[in-house]
Amino acid sequence: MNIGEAAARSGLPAKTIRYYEDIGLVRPARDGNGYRAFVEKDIHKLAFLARARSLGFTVEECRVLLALYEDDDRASADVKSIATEHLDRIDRKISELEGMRATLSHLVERCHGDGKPDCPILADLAGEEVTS
Amino acid sequence: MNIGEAAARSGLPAKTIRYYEDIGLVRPARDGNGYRAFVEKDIHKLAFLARARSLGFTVEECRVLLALYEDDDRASADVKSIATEHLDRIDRKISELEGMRATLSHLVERCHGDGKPDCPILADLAGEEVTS
DNA sequence: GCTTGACCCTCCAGTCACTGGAAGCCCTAA
DNA sequence: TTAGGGCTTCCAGTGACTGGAGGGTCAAGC
Repeated sequence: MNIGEAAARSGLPAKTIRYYEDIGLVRPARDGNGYRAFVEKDIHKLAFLARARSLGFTVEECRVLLALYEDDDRASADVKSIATEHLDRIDRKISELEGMRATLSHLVERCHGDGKPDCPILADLAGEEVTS
Repeated sequence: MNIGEAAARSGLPAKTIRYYEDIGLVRPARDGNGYRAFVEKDIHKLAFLARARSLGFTVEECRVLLALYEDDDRASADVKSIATEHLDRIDRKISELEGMRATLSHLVERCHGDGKPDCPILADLAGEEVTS
């Protein structure tokens, strides 16, 4: 199976698959003509990676998760600890974004958005106190 | 005023200030010895940038916001439209993260996290259906 | 006058996870 | 035989810094 079909079946762009090979996440065989030759197991790995990435794991975490997946003697505690850490990271990011949203939406509400220069958004950025 | 004090007063690392000069966001004067010489207005600009960045605006948006701030004939509508777009971006990002969090926390709850290999998190990543 | 240490300078490389593009080979169908 | 599409490698760029090397400058203390 060539890279085009592997891309279609795994949901990853061909470029990304090549990149994953570069960094050693997958090692597809090669045909006589130099083309990558993917087998079912490769597709399975790629789909695993696609799913893990879509859940926000870093590629290094994906590397570890994949290794655990392929290790029949793994401890689920190792998987859970990676996922829990990532969950914390997500929570922190959400809090940060919600803080931004609170401030910004407050300012946007107060901005007339007309042709005049008066603007509470700029006033806030400039460090001026915006009352109410 | 040297870059060290400018950093302390604006809340930005010296490295970041040099970078902002590189990309043309600020243009501090120079002393005879080649040291950057910051004046109050520079500090004000840097603080503006620090605040805008902390609210998640990209540096290119910061560039535009700063230009609007310095333009007495600006229309607040221009500022508001940038802020509104950014707000939408934040909302999309939060939704994305909340989707990840929902899936992940569901999986983490179901993982025993013990010494055995059985793991619903890996099962999900591998595309197996995880019931309940 | 000299040393020490804290500051400042520039330039280059690395981060993360791709993505775009150039230059060129391979395969199939008309 | 030609045209096209797909495949290959390699290099460069993204955003917003950050770290580090190698070297100049300044003020204080001896």
